[in-house]
Amino acid sequence: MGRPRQFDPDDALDAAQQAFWAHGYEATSIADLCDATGMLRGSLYQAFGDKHALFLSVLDRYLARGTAQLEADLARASTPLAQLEAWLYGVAFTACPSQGPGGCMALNTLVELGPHDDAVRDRLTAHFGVIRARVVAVLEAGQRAGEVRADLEAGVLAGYLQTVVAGLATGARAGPQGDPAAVIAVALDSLRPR
Amino acid sequence: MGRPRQFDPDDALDAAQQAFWAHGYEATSIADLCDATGMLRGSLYQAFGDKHALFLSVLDRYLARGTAQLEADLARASTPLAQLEAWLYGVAFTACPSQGPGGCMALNTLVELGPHDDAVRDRLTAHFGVIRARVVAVLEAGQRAGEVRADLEAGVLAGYLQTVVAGLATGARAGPQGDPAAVIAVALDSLRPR
DNA sequence: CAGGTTTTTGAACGATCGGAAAAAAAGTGG
DNA sequence: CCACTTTTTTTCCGATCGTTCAAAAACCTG
Repeated sequence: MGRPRQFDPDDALDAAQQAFWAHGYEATSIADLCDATGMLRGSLYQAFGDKHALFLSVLDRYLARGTAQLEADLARASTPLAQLEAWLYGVAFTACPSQGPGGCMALNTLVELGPHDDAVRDRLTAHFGVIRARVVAVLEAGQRAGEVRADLEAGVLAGYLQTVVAGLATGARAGPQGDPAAVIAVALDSLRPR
Repeated sequence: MGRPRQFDPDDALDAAQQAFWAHGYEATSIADLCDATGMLRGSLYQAFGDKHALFLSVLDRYLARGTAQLEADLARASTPLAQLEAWLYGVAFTACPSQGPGGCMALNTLVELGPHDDAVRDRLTAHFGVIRARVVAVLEAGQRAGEVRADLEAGVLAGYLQTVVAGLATGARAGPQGDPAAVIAVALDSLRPR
């Protein structure tokens, strides 16, 4: 009952995500969000609360999709090493577009708000912790299969891979330059037993 | 001639750098800069121009110090591989403090303003190009000495190392967690001949 | 059609934003 | 002591910020 909403909440969150992703939290004004979503200020506040709450909704959504994408990437390959390769290329594909702002919204947010926004930082640390645990599991499977070097703990290698991914996404903010595939190749090679 | 200035331009730029580094460009207001520098609005504008010009001054200063620090780190070691190790640890030391916001101001700026601020992006791409060229030279020396694997171009390895550094600095924005030294060890190990 | 409920709409709020301007202050050389 | 120059100090501006609110509109139920 009540007047039906004229907007699709899913589309609105997508539009808000695009704006936040491209310009960051501070540089995206309520007016920008209205333009992006096609909604008026009142509707935005009624539907999503204030700017910070809307941002958290967008961020949670982005992170959930990120973990789902990780699973999808891992499912595309069979052996552990191939799974890691699929993951790295999957991340690089979305973070390093041929045009547009690029980067990873989670890492952009970490850089901008991480040191000062507790709610954001908690969400991001939890998210990256989940990702790391999943990567650790794959690495350990690779170690048991002899595909991945076993002279280092899987946790260390996972942290290393996450660092490389973060570096790729950060670099993508300078625009398309350098070959992400070459970096990924070196990173994957460094996992091989020696 | 004229009334002598009551502030030290160097100290003022240092204070402004601290503010921009910790909170980013957008989230640092003129009032914040006045508080940080101890100057009044009028003096700030008279001395440094508007906010964007002041930011560029701070950024140029930061980048110049960064290249100087790179040279200092490289000078601390003799062999190419040890020089690269000194560089990586030097960067990690400043980007990953035990407390405080941390990160690298250049990379933070790249994430926040890179896609939309031409003046900033041009400066950053030029800076990272200089860094890369210097790292390439060290890598090539290492290859000639047999310390560094020669099956990959030095340019590829340099891009890889810069990616790792960027990842470390980005991760530092989540606060102290994980051991940067472990990641650096893996990265250095992947340079060894095979 | 009337009552209830939700969304839409649009105006308005105080606060803060970056920036400009003018007067006061503190030095210089004549 | 008097121009002259530069910095300091303070005030002010219009624009934009995020947020709130009340009325209008559009649906459902009875």
